[in-house]
Amino acid sequence: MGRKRKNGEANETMVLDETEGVSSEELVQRIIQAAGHTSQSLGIGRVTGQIYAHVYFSIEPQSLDDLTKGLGISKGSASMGVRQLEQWGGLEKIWVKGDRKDYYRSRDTFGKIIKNAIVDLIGKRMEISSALLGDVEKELSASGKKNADLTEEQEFVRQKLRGILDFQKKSETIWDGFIVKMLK
Amino acid sequence: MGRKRKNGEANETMVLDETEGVSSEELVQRIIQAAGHTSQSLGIGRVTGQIYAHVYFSIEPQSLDDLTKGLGISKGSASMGVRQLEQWGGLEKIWVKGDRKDYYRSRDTFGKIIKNAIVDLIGKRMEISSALLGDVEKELSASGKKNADLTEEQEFVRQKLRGILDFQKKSETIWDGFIVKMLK
DNA sequence: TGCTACGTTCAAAACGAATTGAACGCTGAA
DNA sequence: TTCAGCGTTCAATTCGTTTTGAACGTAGCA
Repeated sequence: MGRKRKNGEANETMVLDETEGVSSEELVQRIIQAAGHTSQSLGIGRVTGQIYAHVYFSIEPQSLDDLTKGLGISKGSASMGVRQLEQWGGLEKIWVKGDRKDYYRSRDTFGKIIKNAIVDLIGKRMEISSALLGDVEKELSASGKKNADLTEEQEFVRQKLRGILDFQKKSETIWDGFIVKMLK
Repeated sequence: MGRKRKNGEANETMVLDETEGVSSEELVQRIIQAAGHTSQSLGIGRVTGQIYAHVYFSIEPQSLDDLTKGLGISKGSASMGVRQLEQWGGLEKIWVKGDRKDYYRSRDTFGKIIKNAIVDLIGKRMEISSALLGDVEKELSASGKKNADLTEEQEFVRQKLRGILDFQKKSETIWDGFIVKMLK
């Protein structure tokens, strides 16, 4: 790797030298990029994954400053990302006495972290949809009692709704199972 | 949320009159909104869910024109949404002889539809991340053979990487199980 | 007390994804 | 053949989300 060595900068090209091995520093840089890509495509945001990967592959606990320098992100982004990851149990804060900075180290209970993130993000979103359908279900049963005989259209809607509601119940069961397995 | 207001469709507030029933038309409109919300929060896009819901609750097969009018979306959006839903098996095209329009009716195999959508969207995204990690794994084992003794840092990275790769394998298994269940 | 180094906040900017709609090609009818 | 009506495309635009960075509050220290 007769490449530039200095600060972990200039990792844009990602060109691999097939004949030679890759330094672990380069490897880590690539994984950080990959983590950013992954977290972004999961709707969590790019920096979140990058921050976690950076800390995960750092022997020493990392400060906000280390993150802004190491990842080239702003102090604001670092602050927010770190807090989110802390809430999900991905990072834990380390107090170093005599040092006013906050330091973070990673926790490697991936399952729990992801479960927390999923519940936090997807779960909240699903709840809203669920609630909306729940309202509809109430309307449905209420109108069912009032009108013994429905128009053809009403009956059609009724039947279609039933189909959705049934599927929703089934989905929730599967989803819960998924979460449980992830947690283990 | 702030959406384009068409002709006095005053269904924005979603306030329910507790004492009276709700017309099935209103109910359907609300479900269409909910479907849009759901599909959007799943990263599929708002119109996709709206289109499917609209067709699902229509007795007659629906044309692109019906969709643009009924949902207040552009012809382009309708065309693209319909095609995507067709690919996922959510809609099927109906030929009406003597009519040059394409008509669509919904299929109600929710599980299959969602499975196709998930595989198409999430799967593709995961593949990229997987591939990146796969590359890394290769590098890892390659460098492992060359250097019998590693620096402390290299060994650290190595160990951390192993943790991720293990988790990845486990995740894939769970994920596959999830897909299978959804399909049933 | 004033000073410095830190983390947090949030309005604004940058960014990217969704949506539009005019232009286009195609097809069937006349 | 031309024409009208249809679906498709994609550059431009709109819209929502993410990121920035200056301003701010706070805590430790002399």
